[in-house]
Amino acid sequence: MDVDTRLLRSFLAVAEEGSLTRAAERVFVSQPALTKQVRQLETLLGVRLFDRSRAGMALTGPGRELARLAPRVLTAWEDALRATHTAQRQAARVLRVGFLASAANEATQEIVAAFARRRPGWRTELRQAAWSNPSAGLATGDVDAALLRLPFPGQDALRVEPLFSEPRWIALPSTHRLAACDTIAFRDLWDEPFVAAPADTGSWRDHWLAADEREGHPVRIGAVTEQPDDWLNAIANGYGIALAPRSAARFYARPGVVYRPVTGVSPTQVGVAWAPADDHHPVVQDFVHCCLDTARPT
Amino acid sequence: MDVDTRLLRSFLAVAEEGSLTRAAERVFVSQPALTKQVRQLETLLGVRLFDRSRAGMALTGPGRELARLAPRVLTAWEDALRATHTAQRQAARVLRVGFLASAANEATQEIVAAFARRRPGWRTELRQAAWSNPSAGLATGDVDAALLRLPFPGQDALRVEPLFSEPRWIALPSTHRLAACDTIAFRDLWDEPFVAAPADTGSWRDHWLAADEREGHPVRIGAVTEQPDDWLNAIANGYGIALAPRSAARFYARPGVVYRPVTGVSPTQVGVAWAPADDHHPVVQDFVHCCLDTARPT
DNA sequence: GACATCCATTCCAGCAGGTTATAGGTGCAG
DNA sequence: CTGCACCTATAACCTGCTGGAATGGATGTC
Repeated sequence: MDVDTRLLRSFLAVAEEGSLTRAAERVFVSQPALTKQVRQLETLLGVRLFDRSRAGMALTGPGRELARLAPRVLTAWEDALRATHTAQRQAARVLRVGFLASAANEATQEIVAAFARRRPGWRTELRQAAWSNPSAGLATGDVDAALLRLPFPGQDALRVEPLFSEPRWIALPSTHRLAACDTIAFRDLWDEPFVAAPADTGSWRDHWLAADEREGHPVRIGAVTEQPDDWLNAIANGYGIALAPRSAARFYARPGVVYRPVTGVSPTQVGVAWAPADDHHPVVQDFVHCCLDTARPT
Repeated sequence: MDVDTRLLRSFLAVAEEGSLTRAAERVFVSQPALTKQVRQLETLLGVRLFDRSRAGMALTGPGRELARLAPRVLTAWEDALRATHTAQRQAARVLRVGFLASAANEATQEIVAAFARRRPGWRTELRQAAWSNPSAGLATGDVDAALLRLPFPGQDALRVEPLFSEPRWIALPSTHRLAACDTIAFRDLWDEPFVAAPADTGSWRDHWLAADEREGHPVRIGAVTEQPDDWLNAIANGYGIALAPRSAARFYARPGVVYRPVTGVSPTQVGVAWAPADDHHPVVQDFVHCCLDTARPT
């Protein structure tokens, strides 16, 4: 008895939403298509999975059982998928490196070049991650190594080597009252609204709000963004200001946004991270050494 | 990224057979269809899974990785399927009872009737299993309880209550030189070819060959059968003789086959079995009690 | 040189799956 | 009561995937 995982995903969406109409939006198909998919799954199993009513779709007992176990099928498939892709990269001599916007900046090129010298025949595949994914895909095995800003959530489960540190500056809309200053004291910004990363990034978000360096003063959030582009827009449009590494002034220059040095906040660190499973993976370790050599030349 | 489990099954078949042509026979599709399925999986993943050659299909590195993990996806799905069906039966008040051909015989009807009295509203679904499946589906969760001949392989992982015992007789082709005898000594049959159960049924097969009661005398196998019908045919056609419970003489009477009492072999036991997980399942336990009450009336 | 044995390709028929539009209940507000 | 909002189910239609049979092409064998 065979299923398409799509049927399971649709089923779970309906089960969670309790409504075909809403689930249809979530999985990006029309409502009649979902009706058919659910019915198809039901005929395949020979089991009624939902009680239909005008109010929506409610799981039956057997439906609950399936809703409990179907996610395992999906994760088993995702695992298989990931492992296959990892093996593929290995065979194709591709090292996947995740990075957050503005992580290593100019150092990145040097690191990649150094790695190319050390491992001729290997290619690096750089993959930029959204801020909602502060381990840049390392936690899920989507990349082999990552260049990150420290600290980040989930750091304890990974290996991390700090590479260098960089002062934090502040990004302001050019119309801001303080935009004219050469240098700004952080305490003068405590009451300003900030553009923040999504809440689920935890300590990483707090770091960029300098939550620990406000002497208990509360943070005002003016906007939440997931990507550099949105972030720049939010600042330019005056929704708030944001701390940023100094290098952002070069890499994320943009009309309407100015960067100024800030006193009273600690610098930020860039690190390279990898999965413990790769502690003895020669290629990954070579990459890590390239990072260290580039950042702290001996 | 969604897959149909059929693709995974096909992929595994090709991986195991090392040949599209052979795998195609095994999964009952044409060879071109398999060619397409494999290619489809490869394009879906963006990974070459096989090295093609005139000799056949050899897994690549990533292919091996997928072959390692794909079975987990399939078993996860089978688990989900089973759990859903189990819940379905529960909701529909159906108790599935597996039995081997000739297990409880006339007692079966009484047991079912007693259960119907004890649990009005519940239905029993009797499911006859092939001899290649001596736990009658209990080991795989396909049934809730089973009426079996003891001992059977895998018995230790299940709960078993013996119900009654019955002398073993011998089934002979009516043309057999001993068919005329009223009673036969088992030692006179040591050199006869026997019709046996498949080899993978282990101790169950041995029990019906009375392997332990031949004083070391080797067993001759005349035929291997999986089902009562084949078994009767094999005996009637003279491929061999076979031990059988006495009640088989009534339930499996057939021209060309005669049953005779045998001296020198121990009786056979019938038992009811259930999964340890159902030790406190009220309905399963009710069924077990019905079995015990019917077999050993107090 | 004929043959066997692989996998790949082509062509065709059938159906599964999607979409839009619409029907058919039911609760709620005016 | 009526119109509306919100469900799910159905109808009609179209596209493209999928599988089967036949065939091709490469290669090793007798």
